[in-house]
Amino acid sequence: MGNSRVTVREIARLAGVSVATVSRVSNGTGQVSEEMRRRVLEAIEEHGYRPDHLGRALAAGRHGALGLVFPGLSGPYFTELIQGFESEAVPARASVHILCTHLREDSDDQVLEMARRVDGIAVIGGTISESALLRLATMVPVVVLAGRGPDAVSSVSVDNAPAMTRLTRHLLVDHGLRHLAFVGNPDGSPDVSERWAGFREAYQELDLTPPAEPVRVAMQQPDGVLAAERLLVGRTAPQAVVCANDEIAIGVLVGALGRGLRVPDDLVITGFDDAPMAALVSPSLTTVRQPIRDLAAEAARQILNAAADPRAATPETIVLPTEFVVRRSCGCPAESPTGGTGK
Amino acid sequence: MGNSRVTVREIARLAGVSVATVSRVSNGTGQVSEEMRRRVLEAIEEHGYRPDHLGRALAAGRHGALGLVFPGLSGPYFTELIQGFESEAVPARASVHILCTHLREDSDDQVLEMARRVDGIAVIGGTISESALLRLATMVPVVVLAGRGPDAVSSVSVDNAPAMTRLTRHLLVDHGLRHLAFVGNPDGSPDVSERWAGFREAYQELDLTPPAEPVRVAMQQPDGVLAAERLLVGRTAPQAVVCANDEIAIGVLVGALGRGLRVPDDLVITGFDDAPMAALVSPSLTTVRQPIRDLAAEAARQILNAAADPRAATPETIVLPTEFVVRRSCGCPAESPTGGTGK
DNA sequence: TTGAAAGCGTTACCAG
DNA sequence: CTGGTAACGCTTTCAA
Repeated sequence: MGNSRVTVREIARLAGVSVATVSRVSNGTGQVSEEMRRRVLEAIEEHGYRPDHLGRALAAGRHGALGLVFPGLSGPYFTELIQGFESEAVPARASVHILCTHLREDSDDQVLEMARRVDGIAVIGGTISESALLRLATMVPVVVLAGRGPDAVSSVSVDNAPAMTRLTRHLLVDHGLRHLAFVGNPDGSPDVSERWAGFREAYQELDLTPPAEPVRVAMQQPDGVLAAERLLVGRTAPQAVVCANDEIAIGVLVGALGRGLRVPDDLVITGFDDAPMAALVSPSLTTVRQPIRDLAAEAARQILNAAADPRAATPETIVLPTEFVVRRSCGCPAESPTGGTGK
Repeated sequence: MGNSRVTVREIARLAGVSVATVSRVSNGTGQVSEEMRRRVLEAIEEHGYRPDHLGRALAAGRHGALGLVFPGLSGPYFTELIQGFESEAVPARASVHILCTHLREDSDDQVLEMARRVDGIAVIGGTISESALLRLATMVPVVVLAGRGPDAVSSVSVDNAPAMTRLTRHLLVDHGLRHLAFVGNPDGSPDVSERWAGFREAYQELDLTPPAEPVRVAMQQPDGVLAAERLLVGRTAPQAVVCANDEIAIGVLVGALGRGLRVPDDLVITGFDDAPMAALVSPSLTTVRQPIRDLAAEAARQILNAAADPRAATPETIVLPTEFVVRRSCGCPAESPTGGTGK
């Protein structure tokens, strides 16, 4: 029950040495004679001593932990993000604290509170207010993940807009479609905002008029089903539904199939992310692959660097490339070799 | 960048009072004259002082944090679990640390390491070894979530076996099916193990011989698609597929539909959890609703209690009830009023 | 190579 | 009601 009560002092007494020596042995720092080291290790072993994290952190002035702030975690995207983040944090001996703001009223406060428990924080774009972000940056190294913050704050994101323009152009030009709908809430996150912009851009390049409004829903499968309900009633149904991510796309697919529509014959559907299910649904999903793990790993690296040497903190803005993945749901006959996202 | 450097001492000096008074004001403990309080609050406000978490935790001997250990997080089940856990932890002013072991080799060590940073830990059943669990219990209050540990360790779970027996009986008796397949890995988690046992129990109650082996896959949608591939080839396809959770079931559904099968006419499919998508797919999924949030909330409550008063620690074993939800995928004509899980 | 002692930032006890 | 001071567990100078 109670926390293990063995302290340095205790071990020092038992081994007949000073606390300084115990500290040196347990950390492997400094020079200790073989004889002393043996005695200390023996005592440590016997009593199962493990240095208390609080004392250590207090003395070192560091927490040995990194924070990761989500709006809420669900779906394969966040799973990947966490794994990528951990892939850098764990080797650096930093534990990862996850905070889900869940759109709570006090999310700004919660993040500020977290800032006092960690050495640096990655915030998913659109999760907290810009002012909170700036205050945060005065307390610990911060990087915006999948979005962009103020200039003073580092960020890591992908080339959402051009990728979505590329995909939309494929529908408009290669498939000759005209009536497309965009599903996703641009106000919900920078990612979606940029994808919506990229979607419109494709129309404008062709001197066509893009839809005035997106279908605003959240980013999970049920939201896609909801969007399908809204879109597929009456004679106003679009020819294609361009979704802000794969989860929504799968939801739309389920909704369309449930209404007896044939995809892609009656309705074209596209996604974004290239989640594991994208290749497994029928028809397989045309989408954009983004390097989610790399994104998070890069963010973790930046934070660790900044935390190690706060004075050398140079705000960086990194944009990672994506890859257009053509499959069946857009109407293409079969999976074709993938190409870059460039024009 | 660097952590904010305002300390109690600083504020005390600026306000012309002692550190004790500053502490009293910032914590609202003890009696402080209006005059002093004003002066202190002014200084705190002006310099943006926020008591350092480490110092506070060290002095209090508590971390103000709870740990949650997952095998890996993905899918709506874990999302709900986290929210339920937070719903109790946050009001108690405890932050939540999440650890995903990802089947790593050193997961036992990682959990032990976490034990030194939190006041209590909830471990999802089947995540770490029993011996690690026992060692853990000597360090902090521990509760097993969705599973059962040694008698000395508290646990919270649901009535998996009877619920699955009820569902299977429905297929066997009400629908007269005989050739059922179970999809899920009983070795992967206590939940699945119990569901597999409950599945077999239904056969035995009717003096029928249950399948000898389940289709062993993980718990996500792609795994369901994989299971469908294995099951739906050749003439050996079962009449019904009983899945360990809804995610698998949706995967199987996608796989079956993709092969041109009609559900439930050609193949019956059932799930477990009653995830949001269960009611939205076509056909809607017959499943078992489990109180995931309550489960996690109860675990958090137990840990908080035990942490508050370690001596009063009484290991509890709580089993929450579930609810059988009949929808379309089992072959029933329409959604019927739900009933309890009892016999 | 070793030990004594000074912090790290906070809270809480005990006199005044 | 207020201030001094001793913890809390650890690391790290600074002397010896």
